[in-house]
Amino acid sequence: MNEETLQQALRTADNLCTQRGVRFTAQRRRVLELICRAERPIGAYEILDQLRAGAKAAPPTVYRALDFLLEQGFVHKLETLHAFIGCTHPEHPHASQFLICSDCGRVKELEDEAIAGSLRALEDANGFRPKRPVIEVIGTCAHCTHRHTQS
Amino acid sequence: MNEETLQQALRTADNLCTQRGVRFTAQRRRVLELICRAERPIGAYEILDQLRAGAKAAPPTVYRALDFLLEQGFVHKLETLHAFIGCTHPEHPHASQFLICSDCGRVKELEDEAIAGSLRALEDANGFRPKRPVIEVIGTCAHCTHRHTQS
DNA sequence: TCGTTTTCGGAATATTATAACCCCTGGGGA
DNA sequence: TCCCCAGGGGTTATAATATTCCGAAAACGA
Ligand SMILES: [Zn+2]
Ligand SMILES: [Zn+2]
Ligand SMILES: [Zn+2]
Ligand SMILES: [Zn+2]
Repeated sequence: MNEETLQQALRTADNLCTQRGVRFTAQRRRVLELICRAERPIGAYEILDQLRAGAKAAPPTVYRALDFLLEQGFVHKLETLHAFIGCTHPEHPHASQFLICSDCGRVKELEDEAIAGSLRALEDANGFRPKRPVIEVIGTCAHCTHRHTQS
Repeated sequence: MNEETLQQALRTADNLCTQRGVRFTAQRRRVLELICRAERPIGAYEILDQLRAGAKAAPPTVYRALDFLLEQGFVHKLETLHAFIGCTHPEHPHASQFLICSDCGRVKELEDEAIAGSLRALEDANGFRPKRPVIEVIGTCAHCTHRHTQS
């Protein structure tokens, strides 16, 4: 994420917090910034290390900020990686799918209507009321596949 | 899982191991049995506690057996719960979806063709080669929903 | 039988996440 | 003004999950 995109993301978060009547504190802002600056999913303890470069910090500091950012939908947690990634469209709540490249570590967030639909059908057929869908596919991205066939 | 089903599952695992030329050791058998006996997903350290009732054991003992059982497809790992569950049809490799009730803890394993199809389409559109899909939906099962509306 | 590979025991350690306690600050009344 | 309260956050400790490493034992192949 380049500097401009980052600043835009932080402004968006700030505005959303104002709208929602919640506080976008310096701490929360800093953690969101670190997550967005990382080109890949970042773990809670990596965030902690970077926070510690500027001030004292302990795990609860990070996890409290993460809880907030997750609640507000500004970041997503990747369960298979125990890591966090900035959301690409935090304006509205949504269920997304993640394609995780185990080769380069990059992740693509998608909102596919077909998947959401089949999932709904599956849930309906089973009388299941979904709260939080987790769809993460681990594999190799187009870029890395191409790189392999070349070499 | 009742006693008969359990014995059947263990026999199936044993046969598959013979076919595949891998060893279904006492350790591995014991761990599979504990997972199958649990009516719900069971954590590695719960398995460890139960193993310790009969003999000495340490975390690597459990994790080694789990690695084997996962490789062979006899059990699945639920990433959102950090827990393990017996596979309902270990004969063939497959990608399944899990409906996880956060109320009663029960999990339903499904193999839905529509979801698998939309996921394939999504992957193809992105030039992504999948290795391991993780699809887990946390929510409330039909039974628990019903129980709530009654009370 | 011998040498190789796989499995296993066990200690230590790494990694991820939460609990509990206290203090501070800012805002809304009495 | 003072009191009180709720949210945010600092700090220590601990829980929960998972892996690394070393070496011995067992199984396997020839
Ligand atoms: Zn998103
Ligand atoms: Zn890649
Ligand atoms: Zn299965
Ligand atoms: Zn239920």
